Amino acid sequence: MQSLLLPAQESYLLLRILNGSFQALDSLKDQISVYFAQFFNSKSGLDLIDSRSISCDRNEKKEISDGEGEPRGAVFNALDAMLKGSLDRLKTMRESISWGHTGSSDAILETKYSSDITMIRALCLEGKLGTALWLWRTMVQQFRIPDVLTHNYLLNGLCKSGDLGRAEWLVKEMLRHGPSPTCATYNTLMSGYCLVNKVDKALDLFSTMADHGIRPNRVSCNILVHTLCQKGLLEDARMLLEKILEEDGSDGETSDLITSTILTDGYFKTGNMVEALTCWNDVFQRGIEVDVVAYNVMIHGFCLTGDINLVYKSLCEMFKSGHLPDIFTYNTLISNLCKSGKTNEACYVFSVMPRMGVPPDHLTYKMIIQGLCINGDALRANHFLSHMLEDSLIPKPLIWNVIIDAYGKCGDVEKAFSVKIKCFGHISSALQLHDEMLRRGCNPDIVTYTELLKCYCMRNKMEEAQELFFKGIKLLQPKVGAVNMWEEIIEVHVKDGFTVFLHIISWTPGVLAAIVM
DNA sequence: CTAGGGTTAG
Repeated sequence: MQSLLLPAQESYLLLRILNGSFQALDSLKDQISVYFAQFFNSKSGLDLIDSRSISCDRNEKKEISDGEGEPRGAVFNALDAMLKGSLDRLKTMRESISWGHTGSSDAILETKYSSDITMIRALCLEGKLGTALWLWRTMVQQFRIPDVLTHNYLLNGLCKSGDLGRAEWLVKEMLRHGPSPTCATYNTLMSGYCLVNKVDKALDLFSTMADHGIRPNRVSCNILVHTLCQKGLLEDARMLLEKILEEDGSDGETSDLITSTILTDGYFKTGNMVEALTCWNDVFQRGIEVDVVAYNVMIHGFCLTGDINLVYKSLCEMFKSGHLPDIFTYNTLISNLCKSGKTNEACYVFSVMPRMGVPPDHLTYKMIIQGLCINGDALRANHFLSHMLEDSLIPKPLIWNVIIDAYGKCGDVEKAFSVKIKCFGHISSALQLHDEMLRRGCNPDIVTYTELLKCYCMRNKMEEAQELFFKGIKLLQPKVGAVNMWEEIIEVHVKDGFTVFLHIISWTPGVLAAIVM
């Protein structure tokens, strides 16, 4: 409880600041400087600058070191740190006071500890690493060291966000001050390396783990095998696996469904169906129980090889073994049906999903709408769009673009005058879609405008095209992509393209820059 | 969901 008490002078200053009793900014500055000098000279027990403290923001850290040559900067940096520290302590104090009457202080500290580590873990899962690290630092400064699990959550968050620099730093911190890294810690860092394509570093870590007294496990192995498979290095993956298993000795743990799934998937994706099936049969021969993911890999594999009968056969086997299809299964199936032009079957499968307790997701809609549009069925695609909106799923620009494009393409196929009139109607539908996008807070992107321009250009409606072009430029805040729109006009209508070019020349420098790029 | 496998692709 001692650390909760505020030194008298500090609290006095703090109170005065909070009460706003300083009359002028200058006097504030002076008092701060004086206080700051006293603070440093007296070397009071405040743990403002802890050796373990890290900066959540790198610039912040840089400022502090830059400030050495500039006393005023240093003063304010230190003041920031001081105020923050004081506020933190006040918060802690207030919390403990409000709980003080209900239980013993040990119980309070324990509750606080577990609520803090729960908070860190939740923040990491939400990807709020800055806040998570801040809370971590706060705890460390109060000598309340989070457990390994929490450290691993932090590490995982850093790795998933691609911040390998801080991930490495965190592991070093753990080695220096504890808690000691576990196998999961090293595995997390390994998969982080793989994520940013530093496979050599991952391999390096794999072979040096033992130096820290941690033996790589099955997960470590799978991480590497998976990465090698992703790169198409199937043979290397297989060799590595064999080598590891050899060194490991036969502790009966040679069969791992996940390893087999990774390899099967890898073989299917590189077009080696024979090896894929060998892998799969191997699993069955060993009597390993197969799970939904493994079935999905098989179903996807047969989709790739075009064996629709084997796809359905696998589905039947899946049902027979008591596994129900999940969202991946349905999406794989729908994707395949759409690609082979069987949109009716795809729509049927779609209708089955909610009844089987698996509601369609963004991907399902995307594939079915795209499939219908490729088939020229803009009307039905639009129907699914409404369905999607009813499901409270906000379509990404791509979906809108695909439908706009489908409307535009109608004119390409049918040339009769009467149909042309109908297509003009579709142009207005396209514009309606565009307006609906804006209304729903979905920003049209460069492709949206390019598609709309195509609609106009195909029908020689160059004035509208130009108008839309400028509208798009304005809304998009010119990017490199603007060149696409520009090219679209030129390509379709060379002569008028020159007129547009003249218009652009007289446009703002920002637009010009975009065009020149 | 402390770490490892599966669905798309303007």
